[in-house]
Amino acid sequence: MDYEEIESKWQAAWEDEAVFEPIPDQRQSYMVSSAFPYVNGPPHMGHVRTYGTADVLARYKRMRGFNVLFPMGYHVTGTPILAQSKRIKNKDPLLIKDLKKFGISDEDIGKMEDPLYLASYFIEAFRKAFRDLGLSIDWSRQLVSIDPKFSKFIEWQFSILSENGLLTKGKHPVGWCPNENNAIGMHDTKGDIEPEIEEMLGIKFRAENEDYNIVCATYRPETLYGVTNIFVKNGAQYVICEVNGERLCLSSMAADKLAYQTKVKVITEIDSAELLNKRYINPKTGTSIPALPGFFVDEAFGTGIVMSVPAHAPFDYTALLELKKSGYDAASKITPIKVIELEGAAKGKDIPSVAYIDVETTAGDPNMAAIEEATKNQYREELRSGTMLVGDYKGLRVKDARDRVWKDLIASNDAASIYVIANSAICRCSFSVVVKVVDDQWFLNYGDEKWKVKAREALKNVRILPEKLRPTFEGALEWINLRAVARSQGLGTVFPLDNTKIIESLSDSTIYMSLYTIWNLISEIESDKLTHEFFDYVYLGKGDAEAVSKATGIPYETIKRSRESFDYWYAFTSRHSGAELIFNHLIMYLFNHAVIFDEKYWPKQIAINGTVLSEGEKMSKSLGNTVDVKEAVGKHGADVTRFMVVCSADLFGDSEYNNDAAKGVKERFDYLDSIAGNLSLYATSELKHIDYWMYSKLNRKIITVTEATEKLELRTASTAVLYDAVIELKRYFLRGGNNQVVITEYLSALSLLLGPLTPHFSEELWHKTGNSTLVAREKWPAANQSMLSSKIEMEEEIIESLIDDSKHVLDLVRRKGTEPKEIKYIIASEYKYILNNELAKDRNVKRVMEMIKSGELENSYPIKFDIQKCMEFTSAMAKHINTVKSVETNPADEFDVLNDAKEYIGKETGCKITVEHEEGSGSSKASASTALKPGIEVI
RNA sequence: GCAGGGGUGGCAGAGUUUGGCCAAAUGCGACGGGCUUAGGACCCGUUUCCUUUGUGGAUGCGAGAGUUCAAAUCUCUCCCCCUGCACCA
Repeated sequence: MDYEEIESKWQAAWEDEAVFEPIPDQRQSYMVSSAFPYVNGPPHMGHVRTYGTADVLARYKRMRGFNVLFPMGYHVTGTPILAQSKRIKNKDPLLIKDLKKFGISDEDIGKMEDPLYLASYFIEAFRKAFRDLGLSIDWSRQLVSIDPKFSKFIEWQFSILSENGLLTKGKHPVGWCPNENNAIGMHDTKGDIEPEIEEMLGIKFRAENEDYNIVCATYRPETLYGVTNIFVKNGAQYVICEVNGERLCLSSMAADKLAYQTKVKVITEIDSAELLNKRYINPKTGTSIPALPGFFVDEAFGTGIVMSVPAHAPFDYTALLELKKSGYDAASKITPIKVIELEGAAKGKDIPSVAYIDVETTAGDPNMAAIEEATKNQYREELRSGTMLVGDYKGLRVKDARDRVWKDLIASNDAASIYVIANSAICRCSFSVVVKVVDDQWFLNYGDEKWKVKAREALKNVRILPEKLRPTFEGALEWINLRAVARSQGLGTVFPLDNTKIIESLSDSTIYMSLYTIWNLISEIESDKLTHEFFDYVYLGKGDAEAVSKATGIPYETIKRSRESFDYWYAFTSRHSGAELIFNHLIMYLFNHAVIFDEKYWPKQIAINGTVLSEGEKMSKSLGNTVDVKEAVGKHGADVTRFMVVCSADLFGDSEYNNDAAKGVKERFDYLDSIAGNLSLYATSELKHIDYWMYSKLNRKIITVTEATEKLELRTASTAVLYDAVIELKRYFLRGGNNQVVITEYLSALSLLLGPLTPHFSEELWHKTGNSTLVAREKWPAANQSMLSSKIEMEEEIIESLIDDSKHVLDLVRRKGTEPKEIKYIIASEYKYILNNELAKDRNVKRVMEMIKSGELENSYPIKFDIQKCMEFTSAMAKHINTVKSVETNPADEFDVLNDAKEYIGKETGCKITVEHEEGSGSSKASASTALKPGIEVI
């Protein structure tokens, strides 16, 4: 098969008939949308997964009789596109190499210094790739998130949010580059690392006889009761500065960083030596403690000063050992103070930290990694199972004590929050990222209780696929609180409440899907005519069309149709994305719909798909195993690519894309195609057993595939529709099936079932089996219940298992040196079937035995029973009572089936086959027969 | 740490809601055989161990304990892995 030819043929056919550009009609609407891609690079397999899954649903629902709209747009707002252009301008060799790999010319790369050119270039790349994949997208509604009309819409959205009191202003810590002086996100750091902001507590220790406090940064204020001394970095520069009217001492580097979080005025520099000469007062216990040099202290982290808790911190303990060893007198006088008791390794130990470190090695030559590990373990265990032994929080679990000490110390002004970057992210300009506390940050208040109530309602109403992710959504819904909504840079819509800011790019894409419903209608309208009145009318039904037309200058007809179009398409929406968007986009999507739209238009379904693996590995640039969509489609064709990426796993599982698997899929297509191409080889005749079996399998398949597709369990669907189909066809032919009508009907139905998954191949198969319409417009097949027969299927299974067993026996006979010629099958007597089914009812051997003895059995069935034989059989069955199952066949059925299959079994076993009933058989194997398992005698 | 999802045979991955037709679908891989000049194509068989004129037994689904006539499936405890944790698309 020439896939390229087939694909372009059918793509052209769909386009000619504008199959995917729907307009509202009498049918029930069904709108499918996927998160629009961010176009700072070419499409990748993740996009294929999400859009491909949405396409399967769109095509399926279309076949189910819905009027389906599947639109798409492009996300351009935010900073990544700007960052990308900037990297090109700076001739970033890595990026340029990547771009070249995708076949982008030097000239185009040069032009990409212009962010808008870069965006438009990749928009085209997406459009082409998605078209080549045969996605049933309505291209007449493409929107771009920096279109002025889009901005008008976003302004309207924010006016509503503002009217509802959901925008608030406040302080907020952000990652910040001290060099470039702006906020830093993942896309702005080396290696695309998200700067990880952590909150520490800076505890103040009064320096004796001085007017300042030193500040120790800690994650564990509850250990304040166990502090024995202070550690400073020998030789580091410290400063005394004024913060909020207080004099505080910390390292010079820490002071610089703190200046981004609060007002810091350096008064004077102070040497570490001087700090080491003083004593300090523990704010909680009032104890006076010395300062010592700590080898592990990092002057750039926290405050550059550490409170030492040797009993509970391996670093502190090790440092003291080190000092003792080098004859440091003050260190020898220190005794660790235990403040937490815990279960496990350290239970009952005077110095718990000893349980976590290997004193011999750590004390000999401090092994930072080992101590780090010990610290992690001790912190974890103490948090989990520790109990406070001393102080105001005695008896409390460490977890609870920590929260309370934290709050108490802040309340009594003995401590304050300090933010740190925990993962030492570096800006692309190679400056370390710091934490800046911004005080004029606008937030969307997702913590607003009235809003949450509505969002909960919206979540209750929406169907989540897969349903097991609902708890994740519920968690996300309760967790989301303040979300910064305006940023100082990036592309996008100007923030209405502060026009020096841009609306953050996830916040401007929460309800944009509703814009698709009217985008084609307003294409000719100038953006400034799109006033709040217009959107109020279209989306909220406020006001009347005539007045809006007068006020805006937009034609009455356009306004009216926009309202109708929105009302029609938004009646049912299905939203698709990867799991990574649950905690931001999808949850914001729910919140925004809940507060802006009438309940009627709330989301009806959300589907979350997994990722795509290559040879079992996650695709990533650093591994160099990413697959270019263009290349994949060129190599394997659209259908195979779609099939692999979209169907090789159920919805939320990770699918696997690799050449071997692609080959397997292609071979099966070819197999189906070759049968469809040779239909004339088969004649039409009366239906045989195997024909009925084929029909039963087909109708069962229709049920399976329908159920699975409804839930987007596409692996299940694809297995049934491709892999199982090939197995069934092969079996059909092997069993002597050759009926043209049956084969044609089977393949025809199969091509319809393949329609959503592999649309081009499906059309091809559909036409080869004698149809002239488009699958894309066809009706989904309905299962014919009357053709389902578990009995016939069971009978086929008997043949298969009988052949298996026979081969086993033949093998054993041959091993003994005789060459078998004939196999005799002895079908069990009817009483065995009856007893089998009686036993299967409740697996109660005693009851059945009673039936036999009391004669009840005789009364219930119209045949004679030999009590002795019945008892023997029943007790034999009792041995594996757990596996007895009821059977639908009877001896006459099995006799016919085996006789009918004689030729086939003979071919498989290489023996002459005879079949007889147990009655009057005389064979030594007759008594071994049971229902579904005839006796086997090899002669 | 918090929240969520998981741990099944060489691998991938069903099965868990509704306990028993589960030594566990299906696919891949490996091995043996057939077909062939040859084969990555196709067909047959094997792929936990034992037993063997078959439809039998033992062990077994992260670890341990429990409920039950019966557990991959239910309960409890523990261990481990993955994802997200915010202004960033």
